[in-house]
Amino acid sequence: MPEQNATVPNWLNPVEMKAWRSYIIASRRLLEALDNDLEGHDLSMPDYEVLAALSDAPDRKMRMSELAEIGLLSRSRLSHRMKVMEKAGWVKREACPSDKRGYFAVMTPKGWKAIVSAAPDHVESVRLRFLDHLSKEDQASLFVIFSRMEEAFRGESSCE
Amino acid sequence: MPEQNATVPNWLNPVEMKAWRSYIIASRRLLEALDNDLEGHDLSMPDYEVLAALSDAPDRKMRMSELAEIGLLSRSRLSHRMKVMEKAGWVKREACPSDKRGYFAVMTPKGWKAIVSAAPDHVESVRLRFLDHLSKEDQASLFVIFSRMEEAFRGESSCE
DNA sequence: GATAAGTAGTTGAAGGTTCAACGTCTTAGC
DNA sequence: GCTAAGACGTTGAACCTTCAACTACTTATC
Repeated sequence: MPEQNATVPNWLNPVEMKAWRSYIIASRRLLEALDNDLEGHDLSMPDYEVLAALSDAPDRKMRMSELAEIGLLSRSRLSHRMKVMEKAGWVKREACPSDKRGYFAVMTPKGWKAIVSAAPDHVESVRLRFLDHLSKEDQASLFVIFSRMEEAFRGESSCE
Repeated sequence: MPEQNATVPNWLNPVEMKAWRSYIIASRRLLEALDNDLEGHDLSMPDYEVLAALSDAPDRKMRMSELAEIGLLSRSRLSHRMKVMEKAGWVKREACPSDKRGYFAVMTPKGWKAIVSAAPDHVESVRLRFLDHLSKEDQASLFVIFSRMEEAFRGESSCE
């Protein structure tokens, strides 16, 4: 974290500024658009991601804390969100026998139906809004860049 | 927006998946980190952007709607936010003489002091978290990619 | 110049997120 | 085995955002 830098500020030059502005604007619009595209399925992005993570897990169930980590959600947020999703009938909670503090989030058949119906559209939407703007080489270099960024954030806890 | 595609879904291949996942994760962490870095100045990203936009405007004032557009905020959100920022003493509102429906958001001296004190740290933070991971060529190609994306979103109203 | 349609901005309510505090259980150290 | 420290997950309150409705004004149309 930047603390007092006694030196004169190193303002962004035009190229840096353009890269930064275009990135920040497009990335917000992207998130917005993906969310909107999902609206037809009565899902928000966080809900979709929770369901997607569960659908890949063995028995379609997963410990709350693991789910929170994968979905980049705080424990508290997941907990609140689960209450809503449980009411919607997509998931339920199940006590963990081996650790009595813990719970599993378990996907219900209704949740499975919801994700199966939403997934093709969502993937299509990710293509349309994101991947289609990238050549094969772009994809590869974006991966390198953002993995590097992601790596740098590792250890900064966040989400809690 | 993806509607019924009668064909079999075109799932993401591994390269696409990696590009997408790394992007989505890093971009969220980036937003989080920038926000955290600003905390020391008692500012959130949206507040910072509002102040930054005002500080570039002639007389450091700007019509509410224009400010909303630049800051990618809905009118309603800006209105609510302004109430808070006004209470904090960073901005005030001023009736527009030529259009009696309208208002100007005007930056106060206190607001100016806040942005002047936060800006160097924020720029440093943008470098540290984003630009430093990019070579000159990366910056240029990111700009191309995200401008293209941004362009594609144009006309999708949103923020309203 | 009267009316209809549209724009600027605000509001309150509903819903979502964060934050700190808590109860419960597990683990490590002695 | 007792105790202290830590981890799991939830909760309520505060805060923030969204949404639809609204007032006030402007613009276009006839």
